Amino acid sequence: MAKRISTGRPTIADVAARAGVGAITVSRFLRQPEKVSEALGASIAAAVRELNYVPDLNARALASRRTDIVVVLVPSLTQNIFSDVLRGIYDGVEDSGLRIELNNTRYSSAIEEQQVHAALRHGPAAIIISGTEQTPATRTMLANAGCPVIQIMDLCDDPIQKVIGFSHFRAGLDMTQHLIDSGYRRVAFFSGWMNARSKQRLLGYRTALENANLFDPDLIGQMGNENPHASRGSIKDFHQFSTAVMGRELMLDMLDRRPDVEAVFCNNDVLSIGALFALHSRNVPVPERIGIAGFNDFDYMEAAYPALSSVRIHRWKCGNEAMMAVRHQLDGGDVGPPVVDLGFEIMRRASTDRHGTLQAARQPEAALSLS
Amino acid sequence: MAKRISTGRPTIADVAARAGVGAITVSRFLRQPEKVSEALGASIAAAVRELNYVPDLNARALASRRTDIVVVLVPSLTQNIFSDVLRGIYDGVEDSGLRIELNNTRYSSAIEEQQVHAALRHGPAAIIISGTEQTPATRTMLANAGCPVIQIMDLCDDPIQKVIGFSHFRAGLDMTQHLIDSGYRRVAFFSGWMNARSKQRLLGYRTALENANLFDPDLIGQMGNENPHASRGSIKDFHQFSTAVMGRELMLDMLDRRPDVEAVFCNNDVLSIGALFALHSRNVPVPERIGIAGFNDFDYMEAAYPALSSVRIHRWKCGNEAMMAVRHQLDGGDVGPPVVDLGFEIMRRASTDRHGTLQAARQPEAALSLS
DNA sequence: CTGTTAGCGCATTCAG
DNA sequence: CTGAATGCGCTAACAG
Repeated sequence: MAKRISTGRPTIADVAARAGVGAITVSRFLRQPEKVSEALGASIAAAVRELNYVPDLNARALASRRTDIVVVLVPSLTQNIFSDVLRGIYDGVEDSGLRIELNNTRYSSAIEEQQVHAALRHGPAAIIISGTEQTPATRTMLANAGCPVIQIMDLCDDPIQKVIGFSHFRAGLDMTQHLIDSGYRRVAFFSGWMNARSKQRLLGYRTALENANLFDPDLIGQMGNENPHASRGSIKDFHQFSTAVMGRELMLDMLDRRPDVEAVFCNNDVLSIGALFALHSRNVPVPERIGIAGFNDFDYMEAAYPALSSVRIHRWKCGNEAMMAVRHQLDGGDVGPPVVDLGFEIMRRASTDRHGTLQAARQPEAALSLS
Repeated sequence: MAKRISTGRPTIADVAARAGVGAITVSRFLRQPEKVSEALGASIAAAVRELNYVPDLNARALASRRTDIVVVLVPSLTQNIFSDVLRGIYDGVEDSGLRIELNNTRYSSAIEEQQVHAALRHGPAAIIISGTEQTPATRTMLANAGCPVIQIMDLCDDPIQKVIGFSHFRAGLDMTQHLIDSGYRRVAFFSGWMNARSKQRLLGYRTALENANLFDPDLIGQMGNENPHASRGSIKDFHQFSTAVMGRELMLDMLDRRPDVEAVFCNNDVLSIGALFALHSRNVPVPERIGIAGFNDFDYMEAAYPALSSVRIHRWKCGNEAMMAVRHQLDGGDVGPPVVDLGFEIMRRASTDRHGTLQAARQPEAALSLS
């Protein structure tokens, strides 16, 4: 006869026996205390405490066909990119009893599809997925997941359930327009490898310049054709250029090739830092001779000299709102608006202030706080 | 009579029936194919394919009392800090069937304890935890977890099972010694809020200077007393100083207060970037007048102008080795050496090259690759 | 509001 | 190498 080794830990039956009630009442009390009378609730609570009872999550998952795991899929774990989004998610998950299973899709739809498939095997409580470019198969799986699904960090017209993000096209367009408005004519665009959202920003850049009759494809500088996130291993182990070095090299290259360049819109902040250092090394005045703008608005942009303009996007808020939407739905709330546009802000700083419109380099607000 | 709604998905019994074998044989074949004869294996594989069978992870977890979840605990999700470690872990987990539950301890032992307790409820496959400063209760839980437990990013004499990392004390000591060796006498130390490992680095700094009879407590600059990771919400929402701004302000302050300062060892790279920009804004020559060094060696350090010296630590490798150790043990391997010292490297660059010993600012290796 | 009954789908145990 | 029986610990479903 097959007798098994039990955990040793008390089970719900032990608690029920001790409290003199049925097991299901204990189960109910633990999940929805309001559905149990106060008297029984009290004795159950006492029994739980005395036995130091902790429910087994796997048994619960098997019986209920649901876990308390929120599956999160992000395209990259590289420095900076999604860490603020994750902070927003984690700040939102606390005291909810939910756990987070984090997946790295490496900007690959195929890997993403496989991870969604795998994740569905344990009945996740919810899914938060970056971008809106899922494969049809992934979309189908997500649509049938039977749990809240939130897409983040982009916008689209037909979200699976709900999308929370902003328009990369508009962001690229608005920053480029800011550069034009600041008096720069020959505006370059620097990028490393481009993902779907980067391409939207490039399109915005191009559109703004075309509208002003200033577009010049020769001013687009790019390094890296392959998805660097696909390769495993320390970046330094792969003899790749780092992003900052790319920014420097792209800038030095552009200075040699197109000395008439007037401004550079970098697809991310790190590129812009590299570009700034390149200009320092050549003693090129910023912003008078060349203006620089980045994308993301990490905190060091403001501390740079001169302070660097950038597009501030609401990374933390995006992650946090996604988590809040998940919790709202898990608590029985409705999905709410299917498309939530968080917008963005063009942060105008000294690096694009060609005509000295702004205050002196060291602004008081920067010295006091980052409000 | 209580009939329940089944998943609809095929179960192991369906596969067994179709293949004409017992359910347990299917189960065995799926986990340890070598224990099943080729003939049966083939027909099981066929049945699995035909039915599109996917094992239910929750049922497996309940029956086996183990999941395939590796619990990872890191103190921070802030930009840069632990993202490379996470990349190492994720690069190591692929094709293993393991999933990762990521927890953010916010540099709080209390939160960490609670998270370990919660994580243990589902029988994790393994646990990777940052640091060696767990509470006694946490240590006890981990010691009894019944799964591999790896501590990372620090060293100690009595790991719970195994620790993989490096000595923060030695790293602080060696970089400070490099500054002394480079001819700097009045060496300052800049930091934001300090965690346990930062304090070890400070101790190394102090020890090196004391050994050279150069220690001056007045040269220690610090901003921020409270753990910034404890506060939820976007940093900018909290009107805190950003790290880069801190570096700038600490530097400007030090220039005013101690104009005789000769070098600054920053507790992290972002501080050093802020400090560098502050010196640029005051036209202070680096490295001739003041030398700067950081800690971590992120890629932008090399792209800075002048290139910034730093302590390169093996973040990716640390995460990756931890994951590899987990897999090795899960495959039946032994724990191996309880203490694995990954070391670190002092990256000497232009920012601390007081006497022009190194090459010109733009080094060929930097322009070609990051080897 | 509470209890009884009957599984959830798999892996353990022991015997062949 | 294979299989039958027996839970793992909890909760859905229905009835009281």
